[in-house]
Amino acid sequence: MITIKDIAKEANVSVGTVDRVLHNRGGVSPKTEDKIRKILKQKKFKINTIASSLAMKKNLNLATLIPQYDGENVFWKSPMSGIQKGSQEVNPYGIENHIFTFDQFNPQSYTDAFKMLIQLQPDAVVMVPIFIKETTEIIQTLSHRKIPYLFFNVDLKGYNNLCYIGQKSFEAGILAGKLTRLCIDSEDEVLIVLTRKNLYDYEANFERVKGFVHYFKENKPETKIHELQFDEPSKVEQSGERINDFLKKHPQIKGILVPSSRISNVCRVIDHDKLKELKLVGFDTTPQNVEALEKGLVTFLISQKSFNQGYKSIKTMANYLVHKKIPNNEIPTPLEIITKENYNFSHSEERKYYNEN
Amino acid sequence: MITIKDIAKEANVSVGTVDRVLHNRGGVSPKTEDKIRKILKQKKFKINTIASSLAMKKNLNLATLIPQYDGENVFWKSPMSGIQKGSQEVNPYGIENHIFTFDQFNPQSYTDAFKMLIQLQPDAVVMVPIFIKETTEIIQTLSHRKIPYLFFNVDLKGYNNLCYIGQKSFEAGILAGKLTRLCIDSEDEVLIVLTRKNLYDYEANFERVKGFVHYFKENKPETKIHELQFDEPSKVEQSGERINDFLKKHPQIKGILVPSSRISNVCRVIDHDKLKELKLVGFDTTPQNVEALEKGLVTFLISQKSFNQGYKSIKTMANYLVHKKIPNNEIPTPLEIITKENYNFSHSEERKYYNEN
DNA sequence: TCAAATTACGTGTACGCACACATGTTGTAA
DNA sequence: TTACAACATGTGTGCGTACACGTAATTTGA
Repeated sequence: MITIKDIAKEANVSVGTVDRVLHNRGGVSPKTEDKIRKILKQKKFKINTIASSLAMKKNLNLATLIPQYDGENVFWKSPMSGIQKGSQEVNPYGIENHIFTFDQFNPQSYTDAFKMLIQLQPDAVVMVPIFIKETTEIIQTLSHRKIPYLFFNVDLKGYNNLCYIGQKSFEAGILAGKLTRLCIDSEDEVLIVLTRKNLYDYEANFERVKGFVHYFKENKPETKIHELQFDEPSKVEQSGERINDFLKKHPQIKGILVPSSRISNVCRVIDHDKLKELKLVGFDTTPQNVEALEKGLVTFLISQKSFNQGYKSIKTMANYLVHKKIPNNEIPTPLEIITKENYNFSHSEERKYYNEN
Repeated sequence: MITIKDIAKEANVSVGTVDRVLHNRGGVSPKTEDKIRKILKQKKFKINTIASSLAMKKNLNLATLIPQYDGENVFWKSPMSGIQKGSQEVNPYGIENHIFTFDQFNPQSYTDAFKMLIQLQPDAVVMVPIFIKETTEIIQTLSHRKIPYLFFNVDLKGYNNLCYIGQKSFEAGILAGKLTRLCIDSEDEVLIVLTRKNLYDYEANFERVKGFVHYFKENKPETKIHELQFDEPSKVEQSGERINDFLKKHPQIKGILVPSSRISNVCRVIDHDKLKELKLVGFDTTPQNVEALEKGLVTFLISQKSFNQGYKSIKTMANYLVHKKIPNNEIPTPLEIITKENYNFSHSEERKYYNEN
């Protein structure tokens, strides 16, 4: 292992000069710089990241704004855990992450949480920008104070955020289309079930549907695509009748897409016998969805690896703060196809995290 | 951030004593130990991994034994890159990895490479145990010298290796079965094409086929499964005739499985018109396979993320050497389902590596 | 009772780098 | 010649830990 000291000795200069060259800090005569650069290249010097990190130890505050999760809305548990794992990892770099949560259905709680957050005077913010109007305000405050911020999971455009980390919804919809089409016969029809017009995921769901429809239009335009919409959230059970009626009326429907993360709710209400002849494609590996998958009720789940989204968000921001490494404006997370047969071999990072904590 | 020093001050002892407690090194009186432990817990002390790593800097040699890749056998490029990325990352910990390659079809080159390797006197070995007989010899040498070793990508049993990192082939075959079944109609038949009876991947291919057959037996026993085998490696082109004849003779064949990583070869030789009505499922995202996928010739590829396998192998071994962290005996890598629609969003780590290097 | 052995703890240094500060060197104008 | 920039380079310290070594305190044994 070749160190700065070795380089310095070889070049007959001090480590300080080598350091100046390494970081383009200036104040070095051209010929010494040349000499040092040559030796650096020749000896293939690489900065020891560990020692470097240790020496650069910052003392920064990070803040995260993310929806709470509970039994009803378990989706956010996964990104939260990713955030926590990321926080643990960047902690030794002198970065402390503070998590602020809010109710995903309550804009007020969103701004309230942000008020708490801003009092901390964070050096950067990682957030899920669920509410459009309120986000505008928040971003004003942040940019006024020159606090960098990145979005994850929810892709709100035009906010000049450092970057977006998450799934591309339209493409996810295309993939869902492909999978559905593969599962059904040539003359079959498909149904899209919109379970909930959430404030937050409306946009994403909409994009997914658009992608789905787009796929069929491009690849099999003759396929008939039906839509059913339920505006009342928790009444899905009572809406079972409506779905089942609809399916009876359209017996050629063989594929169902649920663009939200609530496909398990849908399969719960569909007649069991009918369910057997249907292929269901949904999103996200929530415990309920996975259960339905393993029972064979759901054929495909498309996972967005939300754990990784959280994790990556923290790491990306830390990298930006510590090493001034500017990320791509968009960091798409995988469109991971999950079936009963490969679920056990996915999400290993997340499982590992849960085992260790 | 709370440090060892803080703890020491609080407990009226020196940092050395705290360190002894932290690492159960002994030589501390019970009451001081108690006191220190209490303070540690109360202040939620966490070892700073960076400083720790720097202080623990080892000076170890790692050695990797892996097949070469070339234009013909590009498969091994990916794990090799993973190995290289891992090597870069563990380098600052004072671990130097040395890579030795061999010809995957030549057992002699395997043992020759190992002879070179062992001269280095490595402290640990990461290897792909392709040849059974020769591996037995190699392992004898290694265990005699008490050098720990792990296997990756090829799962040879009964060699007392530290662990195996790679795909579970039988399960991969099951998944392939599921995907194939979803794609074809109820009365269709399927064909398994064994392109090459490689020395090395024979076992893996065989397991995949077993899993595939098992899936149909369990879920759709009436499906007829044909097999075609080509023992001569590079003559696939000439064998095109044989495949096409076979397909003509069995027009009900609609799904094809190629358990090796050479599905692109198969689609090259099949009549173009016939190909359109077939669903092909194969393995590994080699450039050729990906090309076939993007042209729509192949429906599904199952990726084993071999880049990650290589990467993880190095990291796992380094973790074992530095922190004595004993890994699970088996670390299964994902069964990743790749289609034309989601390929762009997978293998991001690998792509990033190539971009940076 | 006293030296030797054992135990309990403190001290100092190394790890490799980043950065602030000190020191040196050259050139230029008064 | 002196004074003083302006630039070039050297020095020292801190980051948090691991570990070898040293030293004091206590115990043991004859």
